[in-house]
Amino acid sequence: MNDTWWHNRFLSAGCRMTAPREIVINILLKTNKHLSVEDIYLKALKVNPTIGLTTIYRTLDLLTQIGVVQKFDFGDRKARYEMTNESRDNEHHHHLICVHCKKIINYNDYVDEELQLMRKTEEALSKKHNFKITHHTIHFYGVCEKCQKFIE
Amino acid sequence: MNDTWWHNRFLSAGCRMTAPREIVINILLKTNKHLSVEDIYLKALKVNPTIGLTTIYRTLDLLTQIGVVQKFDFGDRKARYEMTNESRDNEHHHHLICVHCKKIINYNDYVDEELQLMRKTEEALSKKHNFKITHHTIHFYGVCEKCQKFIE
DNA sequence: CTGTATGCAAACGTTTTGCATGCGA
DNA sequence: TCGCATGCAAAACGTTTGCATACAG
Repeated sequence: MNDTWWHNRFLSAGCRMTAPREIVINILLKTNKHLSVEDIYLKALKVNPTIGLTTIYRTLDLLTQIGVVQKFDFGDRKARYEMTNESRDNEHHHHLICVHCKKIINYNDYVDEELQLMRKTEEALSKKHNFKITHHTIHFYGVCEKCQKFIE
Repeated sequence: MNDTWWHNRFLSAGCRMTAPREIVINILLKTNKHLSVEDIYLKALKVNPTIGLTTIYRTLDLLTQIGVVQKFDFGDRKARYEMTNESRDNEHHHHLICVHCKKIINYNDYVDEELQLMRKTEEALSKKHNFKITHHTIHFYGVCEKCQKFIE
């Protein structure tokens, strides 16, 4: 239990592995959805009813900073979190978002071609702007099947 | 003054062209930055000191809905706005974001290749998920030159 | 004239902060 | 033990809403 890749990141960041942090990580490991803080909080309460919302916020912040999770904002002014790719069956993917109902769909079409292009772009950008690039996101926005019926 | 492309969009959306709306559009036309609501509000106050913050919010919402501007959230929980591409010298581009200082850089390297891939992906996604896709974003996240000095 | 657009103030929901206590290493 | 981590309550922040007034078409 103490030899997971995220455990090691905690240690090298000088952070402690505590019960609330384990709970949050386990919640994120068990889903392939993009959970909001509230989602995570409610699930965490079922495991430990005394856990505080603030702790969830602070844990997610920490996890984001040490690269264990990725933070998203799909436009509904709620942060959403997802484990980074190196964990689980969670292969490289991007997002398709309905601007109307905010539904989010993961996709991984053309990832090979995409990764090739992204690597090339990444290299060019790193050089040109002296950035140390850590990750990228691709979002497609549109209107989903259901919502198309309701719009004009 | 009444024959701009955005003026026409206002009319066909059944909306009135008013002084505050012109002010907001002009502010966005004059910059190539990604302004927050507050940025826009402060600039608007210099033109018309009685303009209300609420009006800025409502105007930006409207402009987003009729496709005159694009709304972004780069992770600092502040909406940011940018004119859509058809205006100005503002060609197709994407964003490079420093996760530390939140600086945002536009880039347009490999846009041709990118657009080709995106069109292909878009088509595949439209078909597979029955989405009507309107636009896409690509964000690269990393640490900028200045901030690298401060991080370990 | 009619109804959309505005500005103010007050409400809202999410996230952050201060502080005393708890607990991991 | 020592200092990071926690939980609570309260504050902060960006944004939204209700309502009376102003103004475009």
